[in-house]
Amino acid sequence: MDKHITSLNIGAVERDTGLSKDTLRVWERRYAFPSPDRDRHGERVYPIEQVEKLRLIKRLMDRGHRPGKIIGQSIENLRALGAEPGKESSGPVDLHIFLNLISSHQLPELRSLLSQTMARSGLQNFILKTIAPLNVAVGDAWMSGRIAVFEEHLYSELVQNLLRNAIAAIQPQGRTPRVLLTSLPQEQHSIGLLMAEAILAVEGASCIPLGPQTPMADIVTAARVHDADIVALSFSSSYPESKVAESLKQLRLALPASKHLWAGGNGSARLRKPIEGVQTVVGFEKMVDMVKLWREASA
Amino acid sequence: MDKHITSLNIGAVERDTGLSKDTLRVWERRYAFPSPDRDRHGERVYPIEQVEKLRLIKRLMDRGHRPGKIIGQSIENLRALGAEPGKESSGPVDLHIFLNLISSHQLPELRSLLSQTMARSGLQNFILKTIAPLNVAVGDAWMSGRIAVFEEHLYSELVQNLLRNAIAAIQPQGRTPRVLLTSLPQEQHSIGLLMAEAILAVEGASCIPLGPQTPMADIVTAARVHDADIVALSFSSSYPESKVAESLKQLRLALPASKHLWAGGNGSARLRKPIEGVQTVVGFEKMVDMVKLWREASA
DNA sequence: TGTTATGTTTTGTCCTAGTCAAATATGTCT
DNA sequence: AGACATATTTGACTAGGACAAAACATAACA
Repeated sequence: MDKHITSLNIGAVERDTGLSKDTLRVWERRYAFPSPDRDRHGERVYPIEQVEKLRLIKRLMDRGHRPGKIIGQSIENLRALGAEPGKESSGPVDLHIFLNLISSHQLPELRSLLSQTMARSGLQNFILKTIAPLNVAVGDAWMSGRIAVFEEHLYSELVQNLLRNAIAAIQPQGRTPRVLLTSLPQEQHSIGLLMAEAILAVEGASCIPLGPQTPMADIVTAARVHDADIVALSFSSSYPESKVAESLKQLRLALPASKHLWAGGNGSARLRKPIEGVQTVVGFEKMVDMVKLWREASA
Repeated sequence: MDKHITSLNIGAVERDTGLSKDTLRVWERRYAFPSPDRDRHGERVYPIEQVEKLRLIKRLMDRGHRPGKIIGQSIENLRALGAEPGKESSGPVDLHIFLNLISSHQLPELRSLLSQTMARSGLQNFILKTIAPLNVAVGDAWMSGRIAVFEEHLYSELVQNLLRNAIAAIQPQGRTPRVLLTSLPQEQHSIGLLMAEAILAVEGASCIPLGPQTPMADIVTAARVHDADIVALSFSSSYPESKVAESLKQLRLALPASKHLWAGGNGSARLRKPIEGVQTVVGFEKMVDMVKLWREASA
């Protein structure tokens, strides 16, 4: 009964893959991929398989691969590339159980297993040992074709609910440091922010969560009026690498020197040169230490 | 101490305003606005005031204004345009109190007032009578310059927490209809989805919330594997108007006829001609009735 | 061996200026 | 007032060139 969508125009591909129209056209010129058909007006029409390959390429690029090297390879090879490092059974928690529940659409079971795990390990450990590695595992599983986009979405909603509930349960205390949590425009991912918020809440910090995509000028104002001690930004790995350092430098200039500026997420872990006055948070574990350091320094 | 950002390049303006590069360039040609400076490489550099005006124009367009008519007007006129219809004190709940708390950054007070209101009126009424009109009021307040973007963000985070907690508290029951809730790629707004989820949860429906931005093919698959009775999509008013009908038609074809297809949000309220096999949900009140109708029809 | 400087390639974003279909508005006739 | 035809407005698309910044490779030096 399902009639499937078999092709997309360039605008739809841009939205679907996150690759700009300019990039799509220039790849076609340079690498002969994608190679869309044309409709009767000469406009590009991308077959769905090519769009899938583009999505795959995009994720591999977010992990540091370069387009020229991988664009010619087959979908199978690309999938293999993503599953490369032997992370299968690394953590103390067995992620396979979760992955299986996700891919078999057992929503209630998944929900309760996550809740149970959280109750058992405590919020902080739950995030560090379960959610963080599970996010990676889910990304990998998508890459290798084992789980679908909508399954990833559902998982992500579930985790969001869980975290927001947990945070709400802690909320009451309003202690220092006061941390403004957000990300810059074009940064879509918000789970990282939530995870950070949860960890900070447990540490007894007071969060001002602005959600994702706050314009820079607004971050500066918000930090002032809310009297934030720390401005913490999240950059996912799909944040254009070139922009991370630039944005941080700009923001550092715009903020008073008294306010700390933290950069977290996979996108900021890639920074080669440290930026003056900006602290990079590599992994959530380190954030706990950084809060303690801040407290010592400000005492 | 704050050094402010005074200008943006075309890519940043695109992200900030939601207007495509193509549109920005074509407006410059046609209407002589925006009129960016050029850097030494001949690239456009948009002063921040122009970007603000562009944001304003974008929101007015989302409300049905046409660019050619409003692009020449002053910022003051545009702001006035947004505040036009006398909605100030329409509802039974006094929204001013909320707006004041938002603009004076009294986070804890706002949080508890919202909670109290919710407890008093019940979840459904809270959404219908408070949250829905408050969302509009907050949008208006932004438009007329009374509240800032970051204040809007903070409000939005707060509401999201509130709703997710409320939904979690209802969750347990898994009754019919089974409703798949999501939006299409490029649709950013997710509060509408949450509001719908809350209302449906109260009605005893079972939701499969995929969050925003699910590719069409994935919606079709998800509806199948989760055995959804209804697929409900949310379109905000900033969803490109031309795309709403097109997407719905495509999706209607791709879904089995047995599954209902609902379109909600301000974006779908603008549909002039009804689409065969697609039900438009105008306002959340109607959704309650529609659930009842579905139950009668399927009994 | 490790760091720093220099050269080369790769890559994404920006540019102009035109075309066209769809959406919207306006005018005319019934 | 409603239906239809015509005009205008609008945004998305096209091509192919240019260029700076990022990434990589290589050489020089401590």
